[in-house]
Amino acid sequence: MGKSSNTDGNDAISRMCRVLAEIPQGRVITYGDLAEMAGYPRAARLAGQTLRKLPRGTKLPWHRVINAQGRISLPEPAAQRQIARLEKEGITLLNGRIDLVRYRWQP
DNA sequence: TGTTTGACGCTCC
DNA sequence: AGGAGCGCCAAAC
Repeated sequence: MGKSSNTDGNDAISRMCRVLAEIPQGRVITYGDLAEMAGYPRAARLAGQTLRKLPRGTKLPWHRVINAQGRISLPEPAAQRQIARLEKEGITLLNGRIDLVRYRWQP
C-alpha cells in the first residue's frame, strides 16, 4: 500500500503526544522519560525537538515536561509561561527547581 | 548520503 | 553544589 507506510517522521510526534496527554494534572515528567515511554529510549533530545513543534494553541500539557534536574529547559521568554502554568496546577518551585521526588509522574 | 542540530542526561572534576 | 565535557538519537538540512 503505497504510501501509508508508517515510518514517516510523524510517528514520533504521534507517540510523544499520546504520552503527553496522559500526564496527570499536577504532575511532571522528564524529557528522558517522555521519550522512553513513547518508545524512544535514550532520545531525550528528540522529546524536546518534538515539543518545540507543537502548535501554539495546543491543549496538550507541554508545560509538564521538565529536565532530569527538575529545572525548566525552555529558553527565557517562554520559561516564565511554563512556570506560571505549573504553579497554576499547584506545582511549586524552590529556587527555580521542582521536587521530582514529589511531582514526578511514573505509571 | 553525510553532517549538523538540539525544550537532554550522566559522569567527572 | 555547580559546571564542564562527552554521549545519545532521530529530525533537519
